[in-house]
Amino acid sequence: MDLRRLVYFVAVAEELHFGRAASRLAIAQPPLSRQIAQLESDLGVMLIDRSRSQIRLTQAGSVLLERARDVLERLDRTHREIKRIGEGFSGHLRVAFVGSATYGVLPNVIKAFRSAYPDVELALSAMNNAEQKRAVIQREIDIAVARPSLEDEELKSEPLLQEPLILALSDTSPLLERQVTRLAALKAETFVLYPRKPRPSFADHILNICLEEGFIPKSQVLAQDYQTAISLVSVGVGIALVPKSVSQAERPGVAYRAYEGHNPGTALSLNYRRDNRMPHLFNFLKIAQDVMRRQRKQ
Amino acid sequence: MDLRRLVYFVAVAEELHFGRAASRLAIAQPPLSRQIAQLESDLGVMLIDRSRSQIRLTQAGSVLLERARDVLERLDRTHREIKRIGEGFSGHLRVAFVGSATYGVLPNVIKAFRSAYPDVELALSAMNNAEQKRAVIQREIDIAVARPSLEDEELKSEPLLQEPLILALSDTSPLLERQVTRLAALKAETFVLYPRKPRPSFADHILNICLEEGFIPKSQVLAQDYQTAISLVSVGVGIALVPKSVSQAERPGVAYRAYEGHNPGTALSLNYRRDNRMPHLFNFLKIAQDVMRRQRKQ
DNA sequence: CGGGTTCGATACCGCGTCGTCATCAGCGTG
DNA sequence: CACGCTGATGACGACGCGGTATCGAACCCG
Repeated sequence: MDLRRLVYFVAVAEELHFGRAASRLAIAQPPLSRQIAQLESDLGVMLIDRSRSQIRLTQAGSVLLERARDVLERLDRTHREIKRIGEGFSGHLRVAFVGSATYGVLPNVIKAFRSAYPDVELALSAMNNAEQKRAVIQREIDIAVARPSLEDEELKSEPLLQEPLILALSDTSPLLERQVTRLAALKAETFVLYPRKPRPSFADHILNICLEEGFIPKSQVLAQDYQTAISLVSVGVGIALVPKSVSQAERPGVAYRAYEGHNPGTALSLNYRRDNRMPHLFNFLKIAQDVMRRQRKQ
Repeated sequence: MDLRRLVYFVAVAEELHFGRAASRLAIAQPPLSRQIAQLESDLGVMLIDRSRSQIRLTQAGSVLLERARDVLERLDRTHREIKRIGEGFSGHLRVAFVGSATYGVLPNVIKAFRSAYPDVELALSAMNNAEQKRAVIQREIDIAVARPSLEDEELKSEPLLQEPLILALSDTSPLLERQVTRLAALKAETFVLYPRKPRPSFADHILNICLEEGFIPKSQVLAQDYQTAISLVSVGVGIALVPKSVSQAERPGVAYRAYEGHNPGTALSLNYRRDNRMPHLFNFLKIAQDVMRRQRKQ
């Protein structure tokens, strides 16, 4: 049962006239007659009663008309549906992000994407770098928002945001009285650091900064993530270096201060498989760039 | 969107392997690759991710797979449905019949048709000859069970049953005491006759019989149909000639007797448009013949 | 009742598309 | 590094579709 024949049949069934149907289909009448005859012999059923000058549908023909219309309409809808997915206006996109991206630009990017592509279902999940890397390689997620970035042959990485580090201190700390704090002056404080694995870790990053400033923190405490670090700071365990955007989340007992000294900052990046060609991904990257450009202008 | 391509796509999507899909479709691999590529360019959407040795469906491809399966299955079901209608195993058939066919063979024919073609919806309606003729010509019904038959250039008629006439008498009639009644002996009785139009009417038929027997009934009463005639007989208005099958419906106050004399009987016929080619009609005619043959044997 | 008109069917032809075989190109693997 | 596997590409023959011309039947109308 060829689709063309179904379309032809619907035209004939609706016009009840081969000539008019043919001109509606923009073909000549003879091929139309033949296609209908062919359809009938394929099905082994008469569809059209030609016994009179005014042709008429048989019972089988009436039923086929209904069914054919339904099928053709479904195919048409499917065509449009598929096209929208192919253009990235529909479908779904799976994004993972590190916890420290929750504040700052990511929410803006998400919001912008949502309003530009409201029919795309965004699946968001928080993961640390290691989980992200595994998931994006396994194609469980499409985009990983990582800090600073995921390095792998299979992956591509694009910078999203470069931000400075700032000091997080207990709000009862005497250090707050100074206007500016030189990092090296804090060598005696307890530093809250982060997991050492996988290398190179953010812990290494912080320690390198201290080394650049000529000291190694004497006293160190480990926290799983920035939130935990901030908690430790709030109860007076020590001080921490965190990305500036983390300070956007106000926390009782914690104060933030810029510091003087080596500040390579920390980067947030968008990571995805090189071979991932889905349009949603490119749309997301484009939106992210737009948001960043706009934010930088302000 | 060609149907063949949809079938091909489903095969590839299910096998996730062009070679296997091609052999499943019993074609070579190159045309399959080309057809899929063609489908993709028709839709303007990538359906298959060929970036790895193990191919994979894109989001658009996954959705298309679902939709295509659905459409193909619908078409398959439609194919079978249409075929069944074309063979007369499904669909509907509209039959009209004269009231006097309610007893006798028609119920048996209907029953036999119902059991042979249980999925055919039978629309039954009682009509007199004039209504039947109009309805069958207007294609409002497919078969008219008429007495004796409908005559028209557009129609064809097949005998269903030839049955003798019998006398209907009041059960208090003194005529009952004789074994056999000669029709001419009843010339003084009141005869219940039937509408005179349209010509030739059943009234004419009865009067012809009387003429053959050499008399014209002196006293005549008109009844719309056999049931009314029997009612009139039951209340002692007169006597009536009715088809033998009508006597199957026992009626208090009425007795039936065979009579001696001219008895051309009366025919029941199946009537339908010459140009009506629907299989249900032929099936019905065949069943009717079978039932009649069987009944005659008994 | 016969000629003209209308409408679907048939005959034949040219072209596009499909399927085949042969071959290429990329990637993974021993 | 060579080989094998897999999908893409090229060239070619065959079939099917649509086009024009024409037929045949039914209907209309004077």
